[in-house]
Amino acid sequence: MRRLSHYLRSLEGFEEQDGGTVSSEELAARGQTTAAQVRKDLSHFGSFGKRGLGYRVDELRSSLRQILGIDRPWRVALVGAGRVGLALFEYPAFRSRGYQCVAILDSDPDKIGTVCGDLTIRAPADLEDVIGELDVELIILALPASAAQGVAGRAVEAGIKGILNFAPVRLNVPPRVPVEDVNLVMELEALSFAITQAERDA
Amino acid sequence: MRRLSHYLRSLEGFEEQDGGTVSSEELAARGQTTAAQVRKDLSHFGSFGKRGLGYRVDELRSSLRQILGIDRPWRVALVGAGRVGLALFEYPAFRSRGYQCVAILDSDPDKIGTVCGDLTIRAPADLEDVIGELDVELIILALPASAAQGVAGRAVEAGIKGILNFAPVRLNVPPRVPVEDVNLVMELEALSFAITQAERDA
DNA sequence: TGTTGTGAAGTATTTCACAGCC
DNA sequence: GGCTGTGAAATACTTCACAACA
Repeated sequence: MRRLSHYLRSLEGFEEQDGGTVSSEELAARGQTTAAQVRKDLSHFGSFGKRGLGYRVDELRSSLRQILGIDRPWRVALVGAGRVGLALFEYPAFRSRGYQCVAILDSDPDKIGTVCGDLTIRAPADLEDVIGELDVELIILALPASAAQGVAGRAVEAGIKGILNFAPVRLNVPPRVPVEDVNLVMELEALSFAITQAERDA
Repeated sequence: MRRLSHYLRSLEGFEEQDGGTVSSEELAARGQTTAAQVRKDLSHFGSFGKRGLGYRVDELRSSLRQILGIDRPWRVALVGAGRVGLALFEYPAFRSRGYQCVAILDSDPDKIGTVCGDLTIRAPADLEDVIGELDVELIILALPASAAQGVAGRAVEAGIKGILNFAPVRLNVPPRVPVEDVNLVMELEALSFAITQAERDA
């Protein structure tokens, strides 16, 4: 459920007041939905609020973390050390949400062996070793479309649990392995579509 | 409609056969949906196929481009020359879909004045001038959350038509200006959620 | 014959509205 | 009194299934 992530992020604003509470109304205002939606979403996973009072901020936060599965660290490997992949490291929330990058792989011989942060970039051939030795659970595929399916297949075989895919291909993996696709051009197309549509109506 | 972008991308595979046709069935297979869904989606915008025959690839491609509003170039400004923003340039589809980056702005004094590709990085103070002089229609916000709302407001005031937002904040802009949010951490959370949920059921 | 375009049926999601509890 | 949790109503979306037609 994508909205749960929003709710968690919205709670950041309440960081100060520790024993504070928040109502579904307030949460909805920050999250582009309705109060009823917030309550339905949450009620699907349990009963986290107090009637007449609202939700205790700290309790709700830890409940959401648990539901989203980020109440424990996740070991991630980055395949493809281009700008997109490396951008994730810059992003403070990446680490603060419990995602630990434990390996970086790249096929560029100039990059292999060089140090990036506290990691040494390794060759794609090492994929299975890396996954096995470092207990990698998630991989981020930030490489050309042509190479993505091959790496994905090997990673699944090696026991990976999920894939964040930046390559513009539909990956063919068994259904037990969830894949999230990020396609930046598609986001831009959503914009031009919305604008064009609005102009058409006018 | 997000699926229309997928259909357009699926047509790439048919590039060779110029007078070729494609059926809703084939399109569905490549796009993770059903044939009925493809036909419904398309029928909402017109009648592009021939019964008994399917859709002519070249015709469908140009129809989809028109629907998505990418049958003409879009002038884009990048605000924030960090890795995320610059990554878009590397991405071949960005240009090939008709998005032209006509300006780059960044607040880092070390970057201002330096050349990036065929553009000179400018100061954020120039935002209004850049938008006015260069006919910028879309901006890509790839900067810290704290600065995003300010820039967004000024850009809207200066006549921008849409925003691709990488900053983890809900931008407050008038409803006529569409905003697409990209939040990479949220994508990872969708993964951990899916995995955790599956483990819980097992 | 083969495949579209589309009303009708079937699901899923969202909103309403209110009983139940703090 | 105020706000949650939740069935029921309303809305949106997807799938079915078939007439229309190249």
